[in-house]
Amino acid sequence: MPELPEVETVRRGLAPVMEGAKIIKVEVRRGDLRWPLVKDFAKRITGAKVDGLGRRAKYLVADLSTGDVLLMHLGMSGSFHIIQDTKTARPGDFHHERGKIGAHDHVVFHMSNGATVTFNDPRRFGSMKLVKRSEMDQDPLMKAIGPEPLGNAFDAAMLAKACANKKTSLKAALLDQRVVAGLGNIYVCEALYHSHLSPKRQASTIADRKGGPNERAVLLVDAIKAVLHDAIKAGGSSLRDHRQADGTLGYFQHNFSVYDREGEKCPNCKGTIKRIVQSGRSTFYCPSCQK
DNA sequence: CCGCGGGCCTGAGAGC
DNA sequence: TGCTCTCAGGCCCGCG
Repeated sequence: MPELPEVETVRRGLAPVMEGAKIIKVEVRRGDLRWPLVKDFAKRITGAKVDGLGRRAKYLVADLSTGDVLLMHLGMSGSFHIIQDTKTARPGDFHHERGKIGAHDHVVFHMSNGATVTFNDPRRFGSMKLVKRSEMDQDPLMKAIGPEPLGNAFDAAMLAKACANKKTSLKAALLDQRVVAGLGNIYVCEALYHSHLSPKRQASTIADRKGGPNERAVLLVDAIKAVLHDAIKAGGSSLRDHRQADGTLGYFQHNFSVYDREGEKCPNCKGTIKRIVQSGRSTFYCPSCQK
């Protein structure tokens, strides 16, 4: 489900109830997520205060007072929901209904402020992992991840350099988390559309002979930043079940130009949006204005 | 090293 | 209704 804008939206929803609060109890209903949770998972976080809730790529990063960091990934279908105050929730209110233990509620955090935070993930491609804060950057999950696309380190020169020797398509390169962090199928399609670049173009063609950025790299970086900013502002995209942690739906899906719009008219030329498959995943683009 | 395809899971929706 | 098939916002792994 979630790409950077959705994960960031989730982070912003969870931060007010988690930051500064203690985790007083943890229920693990199913520990067999993408990888099994460590056996002492609950014990290692019970009693910890959450000093901060951050994000790196598509991972939520909870900074714990124990010196550990809890990495949480939503996979394809993961979501969190909050019951603000377990004691005062009433039958019929949204959080109460959502708060009922469901088949796919795998991990429940009970916070010292009365809030309950539940991780739900039907497909169980999501994951949770505890690592020492000091070792986080060297963790196998983290160490190869590329720059944050909304940070200053991500610019045309950097992206061109990362793509300069790539034989693969531009689409595949942008999905590679080592090249740039946090993009997924939707926002790659959208960013390529807005930069008028074909997803089939070889990745190296955004660099000049010396590996420096050309005009395409500049357009692409601008498009990536713009689409991510706009999507975050919209609370992400709600295709099936992504919600903000308070239950609100994101609405960026209404702003898709090409994603999931096969056969529709291109918004800015007379072309028709086409769907192709690249490395096993759908790509949507306008063949007449993306070159 | 690189690039690709398979596999992990469940559920929604289309077509018959 | 119900069955079967395809597809889904991700990413690790093994192969050539």
